[in-house]
Amino acid sequence: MYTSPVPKKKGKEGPQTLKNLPGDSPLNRALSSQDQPMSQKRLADHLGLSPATVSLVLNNSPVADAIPQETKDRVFAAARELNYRPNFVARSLRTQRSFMIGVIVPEVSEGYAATVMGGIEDQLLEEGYFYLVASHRHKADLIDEYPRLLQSRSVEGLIAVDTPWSQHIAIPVVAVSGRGESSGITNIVLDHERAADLALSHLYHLGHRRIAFIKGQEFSSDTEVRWNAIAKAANRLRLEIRPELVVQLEGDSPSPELGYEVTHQLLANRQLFTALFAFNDISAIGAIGALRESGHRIPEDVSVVGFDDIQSAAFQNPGLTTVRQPLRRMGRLAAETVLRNITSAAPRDASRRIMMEPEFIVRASTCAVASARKSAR
Amino acid sequence: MYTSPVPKKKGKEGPQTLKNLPGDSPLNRALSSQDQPMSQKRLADHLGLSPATVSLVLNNSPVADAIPQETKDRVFAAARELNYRPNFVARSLRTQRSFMIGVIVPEVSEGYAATVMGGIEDQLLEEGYFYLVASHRHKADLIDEYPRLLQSRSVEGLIAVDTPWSQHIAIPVVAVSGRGESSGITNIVLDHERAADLALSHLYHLGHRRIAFIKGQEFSSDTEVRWNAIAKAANRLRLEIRPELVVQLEGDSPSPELGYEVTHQLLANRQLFTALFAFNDISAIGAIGALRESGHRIPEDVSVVGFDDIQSAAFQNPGLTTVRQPLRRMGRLAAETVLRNITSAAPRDASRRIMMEPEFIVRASTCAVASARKSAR
DNA sequence: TAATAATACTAAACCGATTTAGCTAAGTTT
DNA sequence: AAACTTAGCTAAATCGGTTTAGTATTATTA
Repeated sequence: MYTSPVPKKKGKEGPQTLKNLPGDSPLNRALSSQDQPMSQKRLADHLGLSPATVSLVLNNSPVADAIPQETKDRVFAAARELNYRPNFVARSLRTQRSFMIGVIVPEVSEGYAATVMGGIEDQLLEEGYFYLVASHRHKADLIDEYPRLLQSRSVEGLIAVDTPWSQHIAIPVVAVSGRGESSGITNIVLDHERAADLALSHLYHLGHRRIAFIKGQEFSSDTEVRWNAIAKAANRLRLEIRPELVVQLEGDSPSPELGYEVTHQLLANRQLFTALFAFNDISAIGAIGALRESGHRIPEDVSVVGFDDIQSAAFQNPGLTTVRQPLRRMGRLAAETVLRNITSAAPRDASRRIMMEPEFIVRASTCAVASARKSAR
Repeated sequence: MYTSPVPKKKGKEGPQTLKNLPGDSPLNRALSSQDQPMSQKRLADHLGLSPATVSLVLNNSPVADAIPQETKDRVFAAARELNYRPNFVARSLRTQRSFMIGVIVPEVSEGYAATVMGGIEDQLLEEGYFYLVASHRHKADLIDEYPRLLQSRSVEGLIAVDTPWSQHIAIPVVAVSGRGESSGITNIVLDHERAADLALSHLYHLGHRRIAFIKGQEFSSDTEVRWNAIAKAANRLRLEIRPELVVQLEGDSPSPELGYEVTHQLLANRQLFTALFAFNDISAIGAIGALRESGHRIPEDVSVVGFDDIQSAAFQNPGLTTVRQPLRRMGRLAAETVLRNITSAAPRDASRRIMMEPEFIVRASTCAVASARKSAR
């Protein structure tokens, strides 16, 4: 209950404040009318002050410097006791700040987006921001519509994860693994060359020379950049990429089935290979299934490398060696960047590109090539 | 009666109409001041009408019945051409509707929560709502704080996923797999008895009689209810649960390691069993690893059943037979329920419990018991 | 003693919408 | 011709805060 530590030494009458009828104190009235949540005005009335004063005190405004500590304490105490929580909407309207950003992803329930969102959230909540999420499920009209819809919800910035982007928007935008170049947006991407280098060096040093590849689907934006990176890395290592050892995923299913099928194609070629570098973990898992079916042991006969390090990768039997994208860090950085763009009044910098270092996770799906092992004996 | 002011489907054309305008039309002047986004007031000025009229027309208010169609058309046309988007914050303040709900999860990046969120989002976006997400990472202070924090962000309802709940909150709350009974909140839970029944019947009909079990951790809220359901189902089937075939997970790691370890304990007992029902898919995956290491083939020597149907379950070799929680449907239903509670002025119904039917997914980690197969021959 | 400064606040505008009550002009009825 | 309708709008209050410009009182300084 409210025990006033403040002695009334004002000669002022303070009209409401003094009607201390038992059972009908202002506090009681204030508390009993629980139908309406406490507002600043009611709090001010209860204190015998103006809303302005209450606002200035509670916001620690420099204008409130002149207000004696005693009064400030009264305000804080009353706010706490009456459980006053400022109405965020009203405050947003006045200050033109919503402390919200919008996050656009293909699909929340996919591991990739969910992991990035984890990083985004880490950073945002630390900074007192919340975020709205919208999943476009690759539908062009939603990809087009959501940025505007979120903006009309007064988000102060946008983060687009793995989403094509074309339009120009008046608020800061940061893309994570963004597709296509757009003006004025910061793009956070994996260093694919480094990724390819890590994977191929690993295989090369294990003695693998005949390496098969599963390329990504034609429509996937990562396909080209990753493939170019692989070509470059292979060149650096003087590894030959044999066209007959390259297959390409087809179809838009998030299941290992796709990798399973193309690996069967690969095996039908009857070309020898000792290692396989898949486009992603999911296709690598499918490939392992197909290889096993054809009597190959993993990794003794064929080493397999995936990409992404999805949760399942660690849970495979054998554990999948793979390239990990630092998704959580990418999300965090995206949030950090968008917040910086929001708070700095500086003119939005031109489109930037931030490269992230991949990490190479060695598990049990790769080992030295048989001949190498032999020669080592 | 309140008709949603949310622009569900406002026919919108791009501002392509601009191209054929002379250089200094009022329209151009209005547009050129792009520094400030168009407001209702500026739109009204441009039309020579009052903001009131514009508002009434755009919201299709019955009060606007008296306004001639010609004027309405003018208003709509101008709104489109000037690309007017009502300020959502201002509208929210006035109407006391935010069209947002809050979602509290242990961790966004976990598959469980992410899948539920997918369902929630499906439903919410259909109804013109957005949602704010907060992950508490099992920290008690955050679990306590986020509901209030979200409420002060003016969400109209809350959905708590897999989160303990104690407090009473003035807005509708729906829990998905909620822990603990709380007053006035609707809890959407899996029918564990049905789940246990599905799994055990499956094994029973494959001829398994000696079945091992991995129980959940002591602290996990699902452990008890699921174990009771298993006991009940076993009883119904006249299956004996042998204490020496029961082990319990320990530790709070989301990795298969836990299942791996307890399975080794189990094997150390040197007790025969032909099937294993794990607490969840992750421990099942670990169990498979341990069983394989000890020379057991899956499923020929030991059939393994998991729980949850996480993505990895399908990607295992062999694919994991498991009980699927209809997480997406549960999320959708949670959203549906919370929206119903928001819009119906009816007094909040007392705490309810909605049971969801699990689905049993038969993959390749289970098969008929060896003796059964023999006798069938 | 008058002018100045400091203290302790408050009035009122403002953010951008919604919504009620009402006003004016034209047309209809009595 | 007066009274009443109706059509077509608008003024102004309101939502709940923030913030600027000021006011009243007392204390200090010139």
